[in-house]
Amino acid sequence: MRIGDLATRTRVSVRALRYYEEQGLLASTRSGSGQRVYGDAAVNRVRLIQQLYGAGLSSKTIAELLPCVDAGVSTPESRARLAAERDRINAQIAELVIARDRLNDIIDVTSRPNPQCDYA
Amino acid sequence: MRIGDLATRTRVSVRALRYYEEQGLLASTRSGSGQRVYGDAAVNRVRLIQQLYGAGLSSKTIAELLPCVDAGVSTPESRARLAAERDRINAQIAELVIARDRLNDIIDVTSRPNPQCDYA
DNA sequence: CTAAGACCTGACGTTGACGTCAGAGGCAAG
DNA sequence: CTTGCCTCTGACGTCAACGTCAGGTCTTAG
Repeated sequence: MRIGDLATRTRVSVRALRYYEEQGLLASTRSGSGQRVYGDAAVNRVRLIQQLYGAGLSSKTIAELLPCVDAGVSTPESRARLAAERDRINAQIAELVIARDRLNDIIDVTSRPNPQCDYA
Repeated sequence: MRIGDLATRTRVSVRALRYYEEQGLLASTRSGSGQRVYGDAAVNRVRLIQQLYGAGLSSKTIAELLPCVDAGVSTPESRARLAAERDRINAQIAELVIARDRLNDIIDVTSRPNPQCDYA
């Protein structure tokens, strides 16, 4: 498939896909005239990239970790890196939970019809 | 207290504090010579701002919502806004959980000492 | 064959939350 | 009174993940 098709299927912009390639995250073969050609596996590849971006990983970090996924093996260093990112994500989840609860508190407090003003 | 003290107590940079004021998130009185002076409540204010930033809210959004917190009341619009942000945070938590599990899968798969290569 | 799209490679623009630097003034200690 | 640190106001720099535009090529439906 060509880049426009991949963009449609993944709902990722053409520019973003070219950017991913530029960052070494997404490979493509080229047609005779130089146009990018992708196999079906590219769809899942892009989804994975999006998930990792969504988790707050930088393109540089993703570029370092994707080879492990491709090869199916990890060095002790990359394993530590993966674990560190996972821990960071766990910490961020905890932070988000706190923020969400804080927001719910704010909603509750500011929604009370009759504040009564007992609490100054 | 002066800005440097507040920065130390909150572990937020002086520049960031001035930026918060610029964005209307953090008020300060001024000394005769024009230096910013903060009360103790500013510490918790900064913490709240940090939490909301951490949750992915923009300074503009925070600026719209803080008055509700201060006044202890919310209009229907701001309540909807708060609820929308909460939902967004919940969605992001879900996304992060997926990404974390994905990362754990990658760690597991790439850590297997003997892949056996059964699965091509 | 031709016109409309899709695609190509640069390359500059954008946005948010600050970092950093310049130049000048304030404040407490000795 | 001076030295050293803190603070002030601009104002430009940064960084990532793209958006967008220019100018040219490719492909394909009709």
